[in-house]
Amino acid sequence: MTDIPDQDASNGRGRLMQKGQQTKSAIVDAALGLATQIGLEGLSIGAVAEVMQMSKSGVFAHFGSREELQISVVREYHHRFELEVFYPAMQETRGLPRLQALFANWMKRTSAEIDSGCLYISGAAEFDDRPGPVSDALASSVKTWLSALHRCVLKAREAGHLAANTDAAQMSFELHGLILALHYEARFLKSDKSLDRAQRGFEHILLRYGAPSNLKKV
Amino acid sequence: MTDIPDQDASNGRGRLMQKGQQTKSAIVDAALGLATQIGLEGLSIGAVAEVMQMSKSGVFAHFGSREELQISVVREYHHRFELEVFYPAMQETRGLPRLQALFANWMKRTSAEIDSGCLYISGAAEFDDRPGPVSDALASSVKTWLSALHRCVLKAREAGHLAANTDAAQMSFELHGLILALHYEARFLKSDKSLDRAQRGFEHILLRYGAPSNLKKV
DNA sequence: TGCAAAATAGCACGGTCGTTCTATTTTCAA
DNA sequence: TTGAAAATAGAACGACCGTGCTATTTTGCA
Repeated sequence: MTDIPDQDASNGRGRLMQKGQQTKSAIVDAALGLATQIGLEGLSIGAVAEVMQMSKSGVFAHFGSREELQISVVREYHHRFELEVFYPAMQETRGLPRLQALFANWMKRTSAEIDSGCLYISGAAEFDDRPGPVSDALASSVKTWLSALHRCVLKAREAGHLAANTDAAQMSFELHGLILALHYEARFLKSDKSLDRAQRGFEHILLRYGAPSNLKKV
Repeated sequence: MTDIPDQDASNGRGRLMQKGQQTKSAIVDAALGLATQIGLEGLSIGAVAEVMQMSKSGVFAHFGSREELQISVVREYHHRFELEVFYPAMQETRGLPRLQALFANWMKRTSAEIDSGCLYISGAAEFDDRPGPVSDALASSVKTWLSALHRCVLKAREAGHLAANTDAAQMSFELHGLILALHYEARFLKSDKSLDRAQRGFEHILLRYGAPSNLKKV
């Protein structure tokens, strides 16, 4: 009868949510957790329903299709990626410190951390031959992030922290490669040295592109 | 390389195969084609049967389980990878030329080529959270290849083509990253510049590890 | 050529999938 | 408090899945 109303009816961005939105948000959370384990393509409404202790149709009604659920998961991942990788690095002063923070956060997000792999990496492998709305949403998120990285490299060059002739796109490509190798060798090959190698690879790249040798150690 | 026994002793050269073995070989071919498109996990016996114009049970009887079919596909991919990447590079003289050939063949095999992605990459993403015989077979193949690469780097260092203090494992990690970035950005993001960037990244890495500046252009 | 053995087909089972439809419960504002 | 709207459950559907079983066809050797 006199239940205390749920005080935590927020989606983390401050706004109050109705019951339905709360549930939908919780479903997306659960679905994201599943997707990072079994993949976006392996994500099934039945599995999500079981985790949520709801009926399949109850889950389904929030999205109207599995595809829409997958897209919601991609959007949620994008949001968390921004929160954990991008925004904190923006606190650092522009130029090399910010680039270092960006890469450090990226590594942290990517490496095993016991659970949950990177959706941008596993999703790319699943959808590189499967065009459609989900692939589009994924590619759009990834491109947003990669171009943010690219801009950060440009700023570091403008600030004089990198050689004036630095090819920002090339450098971004090489940074991306380090992260992908970290993910691959840590998660699939269970190598515990990957994080250290990615960090050293980062330092190598900085040196090649003319960063000052007195790097701030992270 | 090759630590996986060749069990169809008459696959390509000379010897005749019985009908059953021929069919099995053709099935694995078709399955490999499907797996590089839709993934190892998405591979279904029904789909293979349709491509082969056979009944599901006809296909099934050759393997006894879906898992065994998947493992056969992994082995076949391993075999082709050796044939296209490893063996040809062994013709080059030991040291830097061989390492360059190895990487060039690897890039060729990895890049889009219109169809068929890399099973070692897509498979890793699919199975990094799914232990079992298929994951084991995949990891075993990948490790065989990566350790062959590692040995090649060591030989190049011994031959004096790389700096004496070269960390071969670190260098291999960075090379792996370039290939992964190539695969990611070419296949998923449809970037046509990836192959060039991987090549330039390779040259950067060689320079950093003390290769002579008069590199043989590939 | 005959005949055992191998290869293949056909069918059925239980399971999961996404989705649709309808009925029921819960929410929230007037 | 009430009533319309939103949220959820439940059952059913057709499709596909891997797998087992039993015929039937094909193969390759004696």
